[in-house]
Amino acid sequence: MTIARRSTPKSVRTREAIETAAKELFSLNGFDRTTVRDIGARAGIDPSMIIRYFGGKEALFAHVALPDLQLPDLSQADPATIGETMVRHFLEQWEGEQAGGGMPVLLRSAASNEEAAERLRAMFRDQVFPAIARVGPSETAAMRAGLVASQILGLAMARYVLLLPPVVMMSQDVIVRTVGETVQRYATGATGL
Amino acid sequence: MTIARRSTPKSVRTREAIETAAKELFSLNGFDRTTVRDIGARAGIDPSMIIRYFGGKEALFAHVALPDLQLPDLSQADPATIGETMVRHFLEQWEGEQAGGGMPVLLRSAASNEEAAERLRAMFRDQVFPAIARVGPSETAAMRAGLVASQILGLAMARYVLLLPPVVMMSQDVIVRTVGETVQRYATGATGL
DNA sequence: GTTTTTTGCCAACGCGTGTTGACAAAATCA
DNA sequence: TGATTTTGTCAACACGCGTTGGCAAAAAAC
Repeated sequence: MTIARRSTPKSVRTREAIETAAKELFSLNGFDRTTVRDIGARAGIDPSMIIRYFGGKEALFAHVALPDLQLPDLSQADPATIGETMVRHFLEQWEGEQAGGGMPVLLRSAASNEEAAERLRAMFRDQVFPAIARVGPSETAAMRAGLVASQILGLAMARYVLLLPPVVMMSQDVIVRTVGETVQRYATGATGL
Repeated sequence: MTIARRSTPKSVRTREAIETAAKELFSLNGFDRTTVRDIGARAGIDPSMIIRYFGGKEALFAHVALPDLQLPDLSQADPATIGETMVRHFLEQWEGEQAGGGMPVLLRSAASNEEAAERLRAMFRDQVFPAIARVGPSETAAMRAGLVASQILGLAMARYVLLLPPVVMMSQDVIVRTVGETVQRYATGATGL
């Protein structure tokens, strides 16, 4: 009675079920508050399978929560609109179905999981900083990138983790315009050094 | 041989030792990763005392991590400089010895402890929002306050939780100037709606 | 049709957790 | 001094956690 789908052996389907359940729960509750038993229950399989398939809880987390939040092509963005471009790309990345909410996972876990925190730092170091460095004096690049990071980070915290009502309700367009303007000022050093 | 300090019975001194140790550990590791055994060890007493004195781990957390992060007098701040004033007050509050780092505690725990998250929301609702509402049109007050909150929140996350190097190294003065300018623009609605 | 491999469940382990109650030492009171 | 309350320790509990090994059923291979 098992409807055998060709080219999808049972194993990969349960692998995917585990990955999906893990992503949902990690992003909802963070690393600590998510148990292997919860993931197994949601995926409809025994918790022991998780260890067999992924090696352990930490390994599963590293596998589902740390895919690259890749900003597309910031290295070629127009310096005059890099603020809005950056914010738009982040929002699309965070709220697109593809990523499955990888950012809330990281944010929720960064407080208790050093690997998540390091991944966040790396994200800004490898993606935000280079883009910022291109559009202003190199002496202040680190500071400008830090300011940009603080604003982007705060936007994500307010909108996805803390769920501050006004920030949750703002449309993507409005956010791109308002926060983008701030990022633009930070990026170009338009603010007082 | 016990040097009996008048007017400080032994009980209040160990109460304070527990509170101090709890604040330090909660702010360092967040709620989940901090155990009552750790707190007891650092305070130099048996973990069971913590339950006896405070009722339990949750109650102790509520007692040490939720004192009001009170902004002094924002209701009478000069609208022309409310941005810098606000950022300066937050920084002083967060980094002053008095508060003992109450903000990192909240931030680290907000991801896993709903009470901490609610306390953060209340903080912005009761302190930031009213101050923002006074310096601009009431129709956009919620949105402006939300934007201010996102920037303030991100600053705290970057500086205290994620420890992003450039943000950690910035002096209070520079932060007050740069971030203050952003908050000023958000607060007064100088940005595009 | 028989063997072998895959896929899964079950029971249990070792450990760390918050919490409790019984009891000893110290301080306080009479 | 003797009685009583305070302050603290100790051992143990019940529970939930990640993880393990053994075994049944299904699938695949021969």
